[in-house]
Amino acid sequence: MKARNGQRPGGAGVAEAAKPKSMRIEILDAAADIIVREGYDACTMRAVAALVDMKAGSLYYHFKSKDEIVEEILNQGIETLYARLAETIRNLPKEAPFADRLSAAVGVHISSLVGKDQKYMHVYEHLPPIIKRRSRKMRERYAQLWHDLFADGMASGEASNGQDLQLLVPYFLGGLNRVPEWMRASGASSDQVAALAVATLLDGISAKR
Amino acid sequence: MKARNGQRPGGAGVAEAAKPKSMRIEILDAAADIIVREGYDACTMRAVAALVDMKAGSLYYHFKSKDEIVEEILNQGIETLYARLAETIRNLPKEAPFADRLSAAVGVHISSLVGKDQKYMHVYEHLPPIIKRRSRKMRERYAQLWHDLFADGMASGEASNGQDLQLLVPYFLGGLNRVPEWMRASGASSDQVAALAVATLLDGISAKR
DNA sequence: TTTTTAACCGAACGGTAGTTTGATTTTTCT
DNA sequence: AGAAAAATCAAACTACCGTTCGGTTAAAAA
Repeated sequence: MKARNGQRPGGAGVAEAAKPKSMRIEILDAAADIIVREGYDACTMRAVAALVDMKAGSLYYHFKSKDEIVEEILNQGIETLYARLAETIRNLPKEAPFADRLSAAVGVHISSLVGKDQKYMHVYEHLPPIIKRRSRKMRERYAQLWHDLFADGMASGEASNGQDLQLLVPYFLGGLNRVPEWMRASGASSDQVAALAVATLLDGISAKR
Repeated sequence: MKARNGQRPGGAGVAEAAKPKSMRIEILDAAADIIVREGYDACTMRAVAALVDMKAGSLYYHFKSKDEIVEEILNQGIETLYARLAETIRNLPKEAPFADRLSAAVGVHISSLVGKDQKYMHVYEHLPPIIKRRSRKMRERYAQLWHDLFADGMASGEASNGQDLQLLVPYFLGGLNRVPEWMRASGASSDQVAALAVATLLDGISAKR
């Protein structure tokens, strides 16, 4: 028993056959998995270790504390999200209409929430407040991207809610972040979901006169 | 030292001077307070006991377990919210326009989220998944109220997104539940927030043609 | 006043958490 | 091959968790 991966050290940029994924990443994946599915409490060092076929103490060879593990997951999640959105916006034609810019942004956000590394994106909501506060700055930077997007739309006259963006942005993002829930409940695809969000935000649900 | 409340037993319906609030409720309040502000982990029996000037063991005179405390907070929160919305909808004139019905519902939801017993409303989000699942049924019943509200609006032709309500309801509610956050960030009143939510949902933010 | 009951304390118990440490195994390097 | 480094283990340590229980105080009932 105990097939394991064949525990060999080093091996960062080496091109190997199966999955030379660094142990560090495997641990982060395991921890994120547990947190998202069973909560922060259930994410004990022993539980994480079991998922990567190790004993709890061995984790301390790769990380200096449990806190470091959680923090790295948190950072990776929000930083990936930020980078994707920032790049998407940057690569947009300067004269793209607001509706298109919004669609692109929503697409990136949603696909990240349900994509292959969705684990990292959903860890945040399961953490105790004390830890949450540590990534507040970075999360505000992400919200700022959206803020600027809307501000541009209003400056060009394409969007006009006449309202405080400080209210609109978290309101809209709050709805978007529930995406995985509704997708599960309705069986909709991420494209359908994105379309609904954009259409509803732009035009509302009131019967058109 | 140790002023305390003057530990007298019984006293349920007795009219006394200061606050004859039952110990049971005081404990629930304390626990909810800790959970919302510091998370579920921090809500230890010893921490709760300290808030009500007792020792941990004494809590077991009022509750048979920590689980019972949490479950009672959870039930009280969601049941109060359900009762308020159900009554608000019931007391609405039958021929009230959809926009008014929506406004009323949003008003109830938001005022509960920031009202005097907001503590109980926000406990849910801090609990480990295993406990969350216990109140899932009740929360689905609450969502059903909203679902019916929207369904009526679409049936009467006042609203028409042409979309799946299974998607729209959680999307809208997800945004609403972030209310306390944005209020803190923007300094807006709950009325402003409610107005923004209703207006945005009905008409969207696109510049009117 | 005596008795009874409600409310709380002090101190412990078993369990499990995160972490440390010294030995041990496995891989890489020479 | 052997030496060096990397990776893991087994076992313990401390700390704190939820919970129990016998004793203690104060109010209510008799």
